[in-house]
Amino acid sequence: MKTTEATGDSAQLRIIRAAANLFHKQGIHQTSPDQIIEASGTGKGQFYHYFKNKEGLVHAVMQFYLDAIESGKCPVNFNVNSWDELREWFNRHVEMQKMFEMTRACPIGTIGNDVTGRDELVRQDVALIFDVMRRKLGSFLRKEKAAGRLSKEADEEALATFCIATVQGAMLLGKVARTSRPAQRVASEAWAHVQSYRTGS
Amino acid sequence: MKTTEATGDSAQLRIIRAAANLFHKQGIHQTSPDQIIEASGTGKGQFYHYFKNKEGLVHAVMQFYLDAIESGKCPVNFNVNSWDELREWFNRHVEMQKMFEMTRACPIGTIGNDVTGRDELVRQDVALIFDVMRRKLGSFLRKEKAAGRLSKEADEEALATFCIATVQGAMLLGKVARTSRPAQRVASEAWAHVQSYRTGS
Amino acid sequence: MKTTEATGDSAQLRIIRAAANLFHKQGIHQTSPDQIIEASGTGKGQFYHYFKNKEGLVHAVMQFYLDAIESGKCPVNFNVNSWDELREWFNRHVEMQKMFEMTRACPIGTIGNDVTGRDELVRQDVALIFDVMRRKLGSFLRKEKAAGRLSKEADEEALATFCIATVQGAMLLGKVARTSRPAQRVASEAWAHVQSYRTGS
Amino acid sequence: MKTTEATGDSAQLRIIRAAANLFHKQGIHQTSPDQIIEASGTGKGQFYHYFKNKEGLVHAVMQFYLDAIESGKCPVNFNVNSWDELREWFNRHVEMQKMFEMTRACPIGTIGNDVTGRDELVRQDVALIFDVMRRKLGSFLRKEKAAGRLSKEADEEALATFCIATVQGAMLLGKVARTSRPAQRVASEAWAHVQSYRTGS
DNA sequence: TATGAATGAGGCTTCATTCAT
DNA sequence: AATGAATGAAGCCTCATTCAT
Repeated sequence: MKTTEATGDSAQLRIIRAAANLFHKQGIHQTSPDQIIEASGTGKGQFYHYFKNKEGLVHAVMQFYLDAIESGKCPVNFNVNSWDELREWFNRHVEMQKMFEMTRACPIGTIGNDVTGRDELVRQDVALIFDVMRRKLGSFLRKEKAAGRLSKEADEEALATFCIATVQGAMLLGKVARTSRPAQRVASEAWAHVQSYRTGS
Repeated sequence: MKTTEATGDSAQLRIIRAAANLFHKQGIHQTSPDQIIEASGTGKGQFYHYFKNKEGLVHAVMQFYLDAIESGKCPVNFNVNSWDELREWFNRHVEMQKMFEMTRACPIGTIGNDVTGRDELVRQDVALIFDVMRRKLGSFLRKEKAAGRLSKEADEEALATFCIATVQGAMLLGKVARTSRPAQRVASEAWAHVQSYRTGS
Repeated sequence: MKTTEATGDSAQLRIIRAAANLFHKQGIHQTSPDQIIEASGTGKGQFYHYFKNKEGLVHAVMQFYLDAIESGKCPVNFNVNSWDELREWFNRHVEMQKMFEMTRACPIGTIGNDVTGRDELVRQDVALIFDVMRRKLGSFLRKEKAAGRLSKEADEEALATFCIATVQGAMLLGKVARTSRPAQRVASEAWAHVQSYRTGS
Repeated sequence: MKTTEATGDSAQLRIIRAAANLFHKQGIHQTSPDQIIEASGTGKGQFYHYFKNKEGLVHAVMQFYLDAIESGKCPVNFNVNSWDELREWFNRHVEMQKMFEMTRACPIGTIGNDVTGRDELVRQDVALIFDVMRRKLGSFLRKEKAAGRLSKEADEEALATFCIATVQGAMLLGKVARTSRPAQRVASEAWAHVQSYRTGS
């Protein structure tokens, strides 16, 4: 039954989307090829035709996320260009979690948490994505610093990492508690902290 | 083969400890009863003699953690009574992660991340533990506020949640990147933020 | 929890009674020692102290039934001495089944059905019980024949077997259909058939 | 090892046939998927590819029997159209039991007896099959009554149930005693009883 | 592209029994 | 007479993957 995914797309893309959704919901190790096959409305052969194995599919999903982040096609926009957009960046995380009725955390964080010693390739994919995220936020902060709107004392890299870590942690707490309060409160404190480095105006 | 756990303890405790260690390392769903049985040096029968099923063991492990946190027997001391101890609380998380060569995040967060719609009981256990953590940190902040050493503007509950979320997120980033820098930077920023609410002297 | 069986009896007897009840309800192979132990309110050791193994307990249960049948202590009285008592013998089977809300057939038949090539000893026990039943009914019929109240054409042995077979089959049908109609109808037909051999008055 | 079943058939059919044979021999609860897999010369995956679970296979086996009975492909012909065929119907049961050297009873009865409170679906399957059997025999008797060859006093439904119950009970006794005498004697008495309602000619 | 039959390793759990106290 | 810890084989089922068409 093709329930989750729209038809019309290529089988490959349907598989990637179904997988991304299931990985987000249950993590990679609790999602079987069979589930993905059913949710994508394809067959066994398709799966192993397009992807070497499950790990290969995970990699494809990570590329999918990476592309979405790089290009700004993703629900949470990482191409931050103003303080308002940074504020928005925090808010969208909270909203995303609400959309799933507080049953999910961040898709990347969920996969990252699932990583063990046996998933070296996946670990690198996740590390790369977090790196790109950090670079995107860092790049904004660097520009602000150069423009004299961010204190010289501020460490842009550290602040960017801080922003990512807070939303990751906040969404994890929210998922576990099934409430949006942690995400809201944490986003608010984190925002306040970043703001504290703003200068001039 | 009794490889991981010391003998001399009761089989029940050996199972709990072996499970806690494996859950921390690989998450609950990637850890099989067989692995726990082998690591604990017991037999299949023992496992199901002491625990109703795997979920029952997970619950026992959570109780084990809860008890450790409540009583202060845990490597990270949650019974914070001074600002120095709060700083120490942040540091210990980083140190803990270093001890495992940056291959693990927080044990509670790892289990929390693993939770899906099918693990309702476990979710509640994790939620409870995070709640206890929050209350412990919050209780310190409340006392400081009452003593006039924390700004009236500060929201103790939000700050406590913020602290927990940041270390969770930081450890996730560290585990994925296999480096301690994110944890250190994030802890440092989080600490600075909390500090910013201190008053008096 | 001692739920099913009364205390005050010896552990041995409590085990036999709990086992008899569970075997009747679920058959021997679907009843585990653990279930019997729990239902009897005893411990593992008691079980293997009083009985060599599960087969030994089954044998004890069969002896228990045999004794009940021989002595007339059993709900269905096999010591038939009059045509009224034979009629009653049929009726009690139907009533017994109703008592269990049509969820069970005859305890002996249930165990007999469970027998496979691996349960030779149990098979012999069941065969013996059916033999005793047959002898008891046959003995009444023989007396009636001698007294000229049963046709010379009648084969007492065959009729006795016929009576037992019909109630066995009837109870099976009733258990499967969850209704008492088959048992009533079959008993009625069987009774009519036996009656047809009556002579004189 | 492909020992029991012929190859050449589809795996699904081989599994059903192997299962039917083992269920007849040992009952459903004493037959493991592994045994069926081995006897059918298939693999574990095949088993769960074709059947949701063991209960699903039992259902398929029951459908197989139902179909055989409905269509008359079964060793015992239920499509009785004459008194000779009814007599033959009794005889074939006895012969069937002899074929298995008195080690088995009726396959349907064996499964029916195995049913407990946990096997509701199977119970319904068995009930349905007995119902079909009853309807088939009843339909013949009804026709005979309409044609004036069966006494108006006769209750066709009750007689049909009676026939089925007697052979079920008789085969159970025969299996337990490892002799064909009960089946022969009971069939003979049951036949005599049914005959007693015949009229005209 | 696409389908789904086939494989066998491994996951979670129950079973029947024995042993030490 | 009684307790319950300990053992390992086996039961039912899912998983990731390959193969034949």
